[in-house]
Amino acid sequence: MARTPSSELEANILRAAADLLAEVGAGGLTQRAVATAADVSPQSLYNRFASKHDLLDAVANDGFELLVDHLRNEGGVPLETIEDPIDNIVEGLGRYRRFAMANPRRYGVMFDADVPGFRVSDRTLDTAFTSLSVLVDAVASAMEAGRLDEGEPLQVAQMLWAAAHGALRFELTEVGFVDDWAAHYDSVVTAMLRGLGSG
Amino acid sequence: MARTPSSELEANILRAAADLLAEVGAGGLTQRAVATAADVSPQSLYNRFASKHDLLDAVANDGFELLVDHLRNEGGVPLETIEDPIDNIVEGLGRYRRFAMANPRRYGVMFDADVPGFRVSDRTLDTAFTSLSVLVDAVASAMEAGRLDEGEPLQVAQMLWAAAHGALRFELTEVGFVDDWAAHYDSVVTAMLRGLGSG
DNA sequence: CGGTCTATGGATCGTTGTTCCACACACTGT
DNA sequence: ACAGTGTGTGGAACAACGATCCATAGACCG
Repeated sequence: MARTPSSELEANILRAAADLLAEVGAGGLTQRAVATAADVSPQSLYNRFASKHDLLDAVANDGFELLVDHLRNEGGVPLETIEDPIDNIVEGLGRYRRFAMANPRRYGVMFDADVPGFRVSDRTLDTAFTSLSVLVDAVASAMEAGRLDEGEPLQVAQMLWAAAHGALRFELTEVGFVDDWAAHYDSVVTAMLRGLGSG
Repeated sequence: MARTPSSELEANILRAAADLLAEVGAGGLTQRAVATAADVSPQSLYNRFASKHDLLDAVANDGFELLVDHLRNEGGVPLETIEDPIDNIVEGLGRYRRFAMANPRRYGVMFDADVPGFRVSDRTLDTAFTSLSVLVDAVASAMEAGRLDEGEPLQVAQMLWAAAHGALRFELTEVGFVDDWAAHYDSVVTAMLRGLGSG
């Protein structure tokens, strides 16, 4: 058929891969299906991405960029708008959950090894760090305001990140014995913050 | 070659699958490799397990049974031996982490969707619940002793479970920005317990 | 010991990730 | 506008995978 302009090739592939991932999950995402959905030859995938893992990594990297944007500006409301430092952290973690629920399969590729042998590249890990840094800043502000116990903001943010991620994972895989997952998530966040010296 | 006695078939397959899983991970675990390692014909796998997912589910189920035993009796020390209710919870969660670190790939199959489309069966979820119930009991005891805020023990135990699991996941996949993972894990556990009313 | 059950081994199918190739179109500089 | 180079296309092909089918022969039970 008509040949796809080189300039659009990569973007088309990435968009198709992300769409397919959202539809059928990492399991149903095949190179042939991506190529068909992107209206591109299977070979073109390998001209742009060394392997399926490499493509998934690009999708994950895009996902972290989306996540950063979502954290900073969900619904057009900048996170800085929230004055109270603790509320700021709570809102940030709330945005984190809403992103996961809105993009469950993408989230799975970003954070879980949904595909055997797949692990995110160092470059993507850098992008992931950017998303964590939003939380690190909020934690640092809360510490400066005396609303959290003193500590290393990065370590404390990572603790909150871990707790939130654990709760989300169980919710996404429906493993666990919880009725109201949203309330459960809030409870975990609140308990962590109390344990870290808030209130 | 010599035919495997029927009575040993299933156990041989499960043992081989668990061994292979520990060695090469879920990605390298193929039906043919399991059959070879178990010294069994590929077809026999399908006589006993409907599919690869079914086999993985059995391995996961065995894993939860091992986990329950480990939680209750690590190193021959019954968990009840620890008198202080909070210490009891801390020790229980410590055992949880040591199990994960000793059996990282098995842990991955049990808790993470390491294989696309794989999810643990309801039967295995029941076994998982048994492992959680160890923590539920410890939480209930702590509440009765007035060492934790009042609440629904199952919900509170699930919160601790989620936080611990989140920390472990980042440690196992080496995603995160932490030097001392053991200390990080302890910090998460301690913060959660403080937030839940201990100390 | 005889009859049934079932493990074996081997072929086979469809799908997957990946590679190879000749061809044709798009892009570049002149 | 035009030739030359770069690169996307289409299709075949490979090895490995999960899964199924089959005849045979060995294990199991009364």
